[in-house]
Amino acid sequence: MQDSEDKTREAMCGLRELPAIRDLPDSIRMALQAICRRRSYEAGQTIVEVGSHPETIGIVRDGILRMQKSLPDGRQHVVGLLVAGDLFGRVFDGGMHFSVEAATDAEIVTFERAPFETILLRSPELDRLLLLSLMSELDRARDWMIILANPRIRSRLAGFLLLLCTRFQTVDHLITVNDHAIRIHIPLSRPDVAHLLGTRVESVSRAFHALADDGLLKILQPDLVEVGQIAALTAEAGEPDLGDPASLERLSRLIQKTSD
Amino acid sequence: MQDSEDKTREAMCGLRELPAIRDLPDSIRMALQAICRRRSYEAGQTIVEVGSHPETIGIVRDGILRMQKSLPDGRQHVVGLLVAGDLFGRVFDGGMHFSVEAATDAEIVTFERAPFETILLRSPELDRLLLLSLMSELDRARDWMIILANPRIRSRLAGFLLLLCTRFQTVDHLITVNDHAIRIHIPLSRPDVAHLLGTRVESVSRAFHALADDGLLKILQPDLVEVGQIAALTAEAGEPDLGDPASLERLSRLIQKTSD
DNA sequence: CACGGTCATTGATAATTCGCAATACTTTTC
DNA sequence: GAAAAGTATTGCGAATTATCAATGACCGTG
Repeated sequence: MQDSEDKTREAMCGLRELPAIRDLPDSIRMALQAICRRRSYEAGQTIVEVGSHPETIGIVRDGILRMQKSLPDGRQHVVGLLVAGDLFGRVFDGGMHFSVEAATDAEIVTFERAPFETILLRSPELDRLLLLSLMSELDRARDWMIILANPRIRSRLAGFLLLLCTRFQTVDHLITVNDHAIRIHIPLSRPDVAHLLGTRVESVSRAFHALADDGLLKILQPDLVEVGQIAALTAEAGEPDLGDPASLERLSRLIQKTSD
Repeated sequence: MQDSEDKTREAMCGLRELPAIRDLPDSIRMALQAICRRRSYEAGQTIVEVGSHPETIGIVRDGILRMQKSLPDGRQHVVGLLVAGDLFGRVFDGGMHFSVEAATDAEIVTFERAPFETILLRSPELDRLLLLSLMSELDRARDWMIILANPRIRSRLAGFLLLLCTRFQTVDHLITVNDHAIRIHIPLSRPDVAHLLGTRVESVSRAFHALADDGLLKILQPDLVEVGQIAALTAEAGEPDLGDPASLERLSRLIQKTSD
């Protein structure tokens, strides 16, 4: 009976399919499997409240989550996005400083905190995974800082698009390479983008169209843009090593390849 | 002989005096002691190059370090500050995305990377320390994002000062409470502050004096300001939970106390 | 103590962005 | 399929900031 229950959990949570978890040793993955639980959320639902003391650690299975902070005037400020394979939640620590919401319909896998920490202490691999995850989040947050420090909105927007490219190039439906160009799906509403970039929707709109007028991109839909030359965007952003430079070069080569 | 060498290292590195290390079990602290090395840097010296693959993990003993990114035009962009007890460097991972320089004369303790990682795998406590350190850095980086997303420079400057308050209230010579007010020493040059806030020195200067004109602070020296009411700054910053709200309240109470 | 250098401030103008209002576009609803 | 609601874009005057230039304050040097 235990066996079949395990199989159910395996099928439900699908830990094997999660990029972050897949490469862990079998023993650790089995231990995680025993405490995992799969949950579904609809776009807009809150997953973790700010200030709460969540008793679960989560991994995104599918869809996009956004981390955000509530401002006194009721607005929300996005401070990061989570996609498949990303970890969130707190270990060994107090409350969350930010809330987590589903940006799209999303599937996540959660682990109870206490047993997760126990497994963590036993498993150098899982531990290492957590550390690497945190360090890469930290790098991204600092890239954000540099983007936001740019006084021109056009440049901030260009930097934002570049960050999306490097961050989501392995995520389906967000970045697709076709017809000599990269198509970027922007998983945020205009108000969210505006808050993220520290401006208003009107200015975001103007910035998009300014970039389009200069031939840097085409606006296929409000949340879908097509970039022909990554290099032109990096020039506009003014920061050559936004995100991972190697990733950008790979993307550029992909554009070349499809145009052959 | 081994004993005396250990004592020399103990005296040199002074691991017992480091807030982060102090509370580790003796056995771990001893292991770290065996691979530690103390180094001194003068203000302005580079400690870690960007893109390099540093073979050491470091802890700040004394002084202030700044993490920064070099821009193509030769300017530097500050993405964070490190003070006594803060960890820096990479474990289990590739090159640094940012360089580290001494903002003031500084003393740091370094550990060779490989043995550090070995100790890390053996010590849940050290591991936990690293995780907590990374998570708190991440929170700070996100606080920075929110500060930088504010379109008004005055508000960004107010947020910056608040962040200094919550971050450095335990650091001598940076935050002192005297005469009904808090004095904040700003450990960055005006150009650095300007880059950090995403503007220019002229605008920073104007913002400082605008806040001073409104009675929110007094400019004692270019890098030393006195804040009477923290609450007024938080109102100007527009973000009530910048940094740790509890820390701010504690500071406010300290002001009250000295004025009794 | 004068000198040169760096840094902070101030002034004035140009460029950008804000903020509100109005219009177009898209999606939902009946 | 039409009306309604929500979202995106555009226009324009006001406010903010960038940018260049000049002045003043501070520091180390000769």
